[in-house]
Amino acid sequence: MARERREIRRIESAAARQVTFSKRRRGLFKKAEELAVLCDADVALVVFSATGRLSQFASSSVNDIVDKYSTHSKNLGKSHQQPSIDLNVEQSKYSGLNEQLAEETNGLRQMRGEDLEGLSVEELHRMERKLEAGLHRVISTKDQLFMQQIGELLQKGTQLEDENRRLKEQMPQVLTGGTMVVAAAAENILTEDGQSSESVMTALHSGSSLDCDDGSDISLKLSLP
Amino acid sequence: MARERREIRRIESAAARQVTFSKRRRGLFKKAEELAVLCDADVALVVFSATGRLSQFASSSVNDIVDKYSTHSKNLGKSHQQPSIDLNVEQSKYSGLNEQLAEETNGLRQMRGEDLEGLSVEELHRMERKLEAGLHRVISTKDQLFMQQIGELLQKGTQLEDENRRLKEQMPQVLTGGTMVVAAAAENILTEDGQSSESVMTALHSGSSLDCDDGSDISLKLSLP
DNA sequence: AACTATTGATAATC
DNA sequence: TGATTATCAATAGTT
Repeated sequence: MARERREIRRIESAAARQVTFSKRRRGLFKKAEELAVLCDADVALVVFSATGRLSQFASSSVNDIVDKYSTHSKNLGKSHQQPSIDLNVEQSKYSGLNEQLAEETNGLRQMRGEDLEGLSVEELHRMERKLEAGLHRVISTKDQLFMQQIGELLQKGTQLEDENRRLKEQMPQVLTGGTMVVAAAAENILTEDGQSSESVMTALHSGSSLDCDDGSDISLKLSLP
Repeated sequence: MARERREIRRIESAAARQVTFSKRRRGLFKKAEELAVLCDADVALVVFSATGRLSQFASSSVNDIVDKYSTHSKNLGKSHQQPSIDLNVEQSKYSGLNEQLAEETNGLRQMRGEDLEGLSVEELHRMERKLEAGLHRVISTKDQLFMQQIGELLQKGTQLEDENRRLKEQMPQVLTGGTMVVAAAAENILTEDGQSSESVMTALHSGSSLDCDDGSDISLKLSLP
């Protein structure tokens, strides 16, 4: 959009790439915020530069988002308008993955929209197993989307919390007040200078694996605080 | 940017808001992809509409991103140019949190850039605990960024997995071969039509809370594969 | 970084 | 919802 049209392909010159990156990133963040304000939407935007630097924008606090959708979730129990385990994901047309993913997830479609109320724990476990199998097919696709993966991790965490609580209830003698704690801290340190290039993803994944991409035998469960 | 300039404030008319949302979202995703391609950057964009619908874009697969930054992480041990636990976060100027966060994290600065090589596991644990304390200060700020929170959830999930395994080891009589499996699958089903309005966040949070927003007494630990 | 000629995005309208 | 078009905004190239 300027003196001359620029082809949308990787800019070879590192200097020019950096300049364009700065300009366009600014514009992208501005538009992200405008969309959030104008349309009352929640927008989250994360950009890793080629050098590993991270920029991010979120239109509202995480707490607000969590509260909003937690409330929304509660209402689902009463009205059956939405299946409990359905997920409405609209792919950007730019991802170019619609066809591929539609094919991958074809076998999972039949499970959508089923009424899960009244199912026994065993039945749910069985269904979970089936869904997990489908999940692994989906997430093994090379071009799985970033945020989609993040969402899955969040779910796994929720399920693990639940299982842990159940396990604790089943053996109160072993774990009376056991606290488990995490090294979650370092990644949230913010720097203004931006000289270091350690990335969020690096920190988040160092030392452990959630087996997000293949047939891991991780098990999960759901528990409430 | 058209017939008339529009003020950047919430559009009152729901119809007009929806129209603008569609148009601007398209443009935002396009620009996100252009930035990714032109500048070789990883871009992740998530938009929740006011009605709870989700749109998302990611320039590369999660696996690619994880691989990229895992590799990057390994290199840190050899060259000391970047501190292992530093995180370079550049706030969008729209977040307006730079000052606040700079203040919040001031006490954490001293930990940056320290050479972590040769530290014992116990020392690392202690350091993690300190960093965790700092983390909780930072994440308690109202406008904590979305992706940052997602990262924390990922860590928590890892730790919960650890706890889960430990619990199972401690009570083999209760859970002999019990596989617990996760219901994490459903969320990765993609729909092309976009008619259902169940949102990702709803599904992700239904039935539990991960205590993302405050001084929860969740504890963490570090384990290496 | 600042400056413009352009292109590209989009608000109003149909 | 999609198409059109008059404008405004973003930005490519230049300084």
